[in-house]
Amino acid sequence: MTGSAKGGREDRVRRVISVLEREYPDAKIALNYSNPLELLVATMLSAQCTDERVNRVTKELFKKYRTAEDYANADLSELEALIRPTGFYRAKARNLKRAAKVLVEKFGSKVPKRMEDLLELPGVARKTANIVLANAYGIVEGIAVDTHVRRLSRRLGLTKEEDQDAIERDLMKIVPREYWGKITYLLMEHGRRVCKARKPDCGACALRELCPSAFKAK
DNA sequence: CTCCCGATAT
DNA sequence: ATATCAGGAG
Repeated sequence: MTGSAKGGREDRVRRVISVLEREYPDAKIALNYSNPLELLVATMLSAQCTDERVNRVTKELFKKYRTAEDYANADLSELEALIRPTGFYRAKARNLKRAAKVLVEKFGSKVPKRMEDLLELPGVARKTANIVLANAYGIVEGIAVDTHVRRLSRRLGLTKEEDQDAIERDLMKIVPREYWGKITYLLMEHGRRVCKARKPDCGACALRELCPSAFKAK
């Protein structure tokens, strides 16, 4: 039955977590923020963009935009100019402004603490919502699946799914709940440093004994 | 599926 | 030249 296959993956994921915790004891969110709104904005900006570039942009952005009202009333071209280096700047600026409008009109200008409420914000899907809930409020409802989590989960044989939401469901079945928040950062760190998209460094990988893709991926 | 978008690695 | 980067919407 599927029980034994799942058991195998559950066991593998525990070993993966154990090794990665040793490799990256400080793995955690790298976006700079000082309140839930700033985290929401930073995470929305982080699509297809490194954390470093987001932090460069938000340093100035957060001086000028401090409340949901500030974003809701923003001049679009000015907002676009501020966030331009993060890419997709028109869509992101439009989403920020529209999302802020929803925050103001529907959620009392606060970042909601419920998944279903966060998902109503334009530009916010489960990945962003999971990041915000876990890191701003300590509410862990799921596992944030970004491009690194997706790639490593597949290479490590933790899932065969392609779709992010399906991968999240698979991971939620095999990852101990107390690691739902942290595993994203463990996999992200390893994905950035070693298990890179283009040229994974299998020779230097602490997981290669556990990894069905080791040395076969190039 | 395509589009959004600039920067960087290969 | 092309793939990829803390994705999401249409």
